[in-house]
Amino acid sequence: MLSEKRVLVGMSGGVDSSAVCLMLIEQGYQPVGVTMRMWDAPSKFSIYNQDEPDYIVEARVLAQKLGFPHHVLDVRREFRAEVVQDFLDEYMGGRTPNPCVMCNLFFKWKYLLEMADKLDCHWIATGHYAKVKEENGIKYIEQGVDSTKDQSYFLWRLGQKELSRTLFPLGGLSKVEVKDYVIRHGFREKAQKSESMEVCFVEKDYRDFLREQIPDIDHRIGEGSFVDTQGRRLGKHKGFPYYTIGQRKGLEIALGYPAFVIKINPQKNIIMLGRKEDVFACQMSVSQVQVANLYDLSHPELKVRIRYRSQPISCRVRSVGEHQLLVDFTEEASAVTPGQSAVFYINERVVGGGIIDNPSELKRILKKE
RNA sequence: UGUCCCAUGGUGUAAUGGUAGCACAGCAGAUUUUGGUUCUGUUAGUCUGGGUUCGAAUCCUUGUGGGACAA
Repeated sequence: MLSEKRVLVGMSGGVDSSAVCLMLIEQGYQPVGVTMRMWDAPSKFSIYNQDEPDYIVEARVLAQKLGFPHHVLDVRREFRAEVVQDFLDEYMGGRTPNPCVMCNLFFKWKYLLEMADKLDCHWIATGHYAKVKEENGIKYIEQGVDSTKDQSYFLWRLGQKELSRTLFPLGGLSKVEVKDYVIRHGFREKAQKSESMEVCFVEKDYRDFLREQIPDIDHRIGEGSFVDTQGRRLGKHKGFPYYTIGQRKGLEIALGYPAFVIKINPQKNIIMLGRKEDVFACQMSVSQVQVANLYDLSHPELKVRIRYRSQPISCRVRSVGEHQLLVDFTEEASAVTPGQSAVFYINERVVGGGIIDNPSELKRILKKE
């Protein structure tokens, strides 16, 4: 039996995970720190020839100060092979991935739970702005109180197994309160550090990252055509992986009105452009669906979020196969993007999610009906 | 070959003798735990030479380039 007092804390070295450690101690838990080394981005090393990224050093220093053990889990190879490879494959297939969604379940929680077992910790905790609530014996993710920081969208893939052992101590706090809390506990410099210490592999522009990781990408794909909604050629583009649905900036084409990417055809390397109103959709199909309680999907207040930090929109869903849903929007939905997560909410609560399909899949379903 | 028309930022256009403006594109910043969106700011132009005029994108003329018609 694992110790209910011991908590494995995923520490990124930043203000959020520091607050988590402080709070857990205050609440009587015994934290054990772990920092996952996933990707060595150059910007994470402030000193030349330093053998560990800054955030690991910072996490270890904090654990020392607070008097609990700290471990480093080097998963660089696995991260490259799973999360980064999936990211690249998705773009090469003309889709727009959510690496954070992939990373959370298939990566962070997987390794955190393994490690928690080894280190005799019943709980794992992270600095995500989200809550875990239980109803009728089912654990649900709920939005964090600070709606501007809410991260529930990225967490939809966590299942009962993960949630039953997860603590999100920051879910009831705002970013400002977290910073105040950390300052009150004598870590002013942590609170003042610039945002985004989170481990992330794309430094600036994901296009540069693609070129770096797939050196022959331009040879493999190359230039293609922009066309209008009638299929007339408008100009040329640099290759479909460099674009995403709803994109306006960087198209380098002057049509007299703002143009948006409305469709990507990776087979023909053709990108369709249109006006703002052409980006709206009324339906989508969603695969890899995961729902804790199927009844939730027929709730009248059901809404779906089709990208991070956008308003959830009202919808009706029906099941069209194993782990596949057809979603009808009852409100305006803009730039439905294949590869992005569709996360279903009832008010604050995440009741499920899935991955948005290519439009061809939607067509196939409609034809079959 | 002849006649006519056109030429303004990167693109499309406005300004009929009086401060060259708009849209799109570009760039920069803000925002941001994916990509995108959004907001703010900003660069940049009268095809060439000559003339008329206080003053020329605008009128006259030379050349260059493009288009239409005629043959």
